[in-house]
Amino acid sequence: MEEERPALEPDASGESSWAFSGDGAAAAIASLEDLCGGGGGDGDGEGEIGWGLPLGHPGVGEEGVFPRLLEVPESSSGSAPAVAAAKAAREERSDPPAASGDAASSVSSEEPPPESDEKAADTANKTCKKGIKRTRQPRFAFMTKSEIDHLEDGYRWRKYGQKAVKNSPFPRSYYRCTNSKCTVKKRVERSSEDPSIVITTYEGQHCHHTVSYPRGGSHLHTAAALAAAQQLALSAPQLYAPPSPFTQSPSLIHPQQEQRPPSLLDRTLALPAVDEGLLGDIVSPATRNR
DNA sequence: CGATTTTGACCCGCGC
DNA sequence: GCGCGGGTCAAAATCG
Repeated sequence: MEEERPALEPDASGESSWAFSGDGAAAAIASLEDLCGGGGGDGDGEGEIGWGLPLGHPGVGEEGVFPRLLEVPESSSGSAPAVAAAKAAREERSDPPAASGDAASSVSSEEPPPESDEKAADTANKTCKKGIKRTRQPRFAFMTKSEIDHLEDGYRWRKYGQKAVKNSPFPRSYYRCTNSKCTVKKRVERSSEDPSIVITTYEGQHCHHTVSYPRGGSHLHTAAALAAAQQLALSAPQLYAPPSPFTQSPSLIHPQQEQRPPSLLDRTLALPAVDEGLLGDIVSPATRNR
């Protein structure tokens, strides 16, 4: 039963940021900073990434969980643009035009990042330089306390790569949705600070329904989460919330659905669109501030 | 037999 | 210009 329902309310300043109300917000952010060791990266603290995550420890109680959601410029600095470009080149080359074009275009077409025009233009330039139009799809990161790396989320994934990352002793795994028409990808990595934490970053939107719901009586939860996620994807494409990795703890963020706030039951945390990579690219709000 | 995973190599952009 | 790091590909291996 979802009982933890932190009040989620849009930032009064506008539509560019969302935050959970509550005293714990600060603590949550602090947790993030602590968790991430002050933001990894060799100095790419430029990334305009804002997110908070209240992980705390297992026994801290779920009420201590209240994700902070911030809209993130589609193209911030860092390696993301570069990677995106590279990715674009490859995908363009290997993916069936129908498939990639179908899903990708639908997303990119409605994803004109109003903010960060320069950077967007920069990125666009780089990609267009090769005659490839490619916009990065919204990303959403989850931090989950789990022993399992690859969490069930109702979709089928195929692993296509694994790479050791600089800031973490744990390798990062790359997964792609097995649906040929679906271009959604996800990266899974363990936190270097807390090995028990799995960071999953989803990229893109599923253009299909789940292959099968996870077993157990949690169907409704997951189904609801998926449905909500779909809604979210439609209403707020830039804040796409993927289905929860945990069957019994669908956690998604939907700023406009106050009656269905993120129910962070387990220890799954929804993070705002992480434009950069995973841990190494996490930048705490404090860092962003400077 | 088909699907998935593993793993090394390759490509690309960025920072120095 | 060079080196580094991230992301992806593709062939081989493994599994159901």
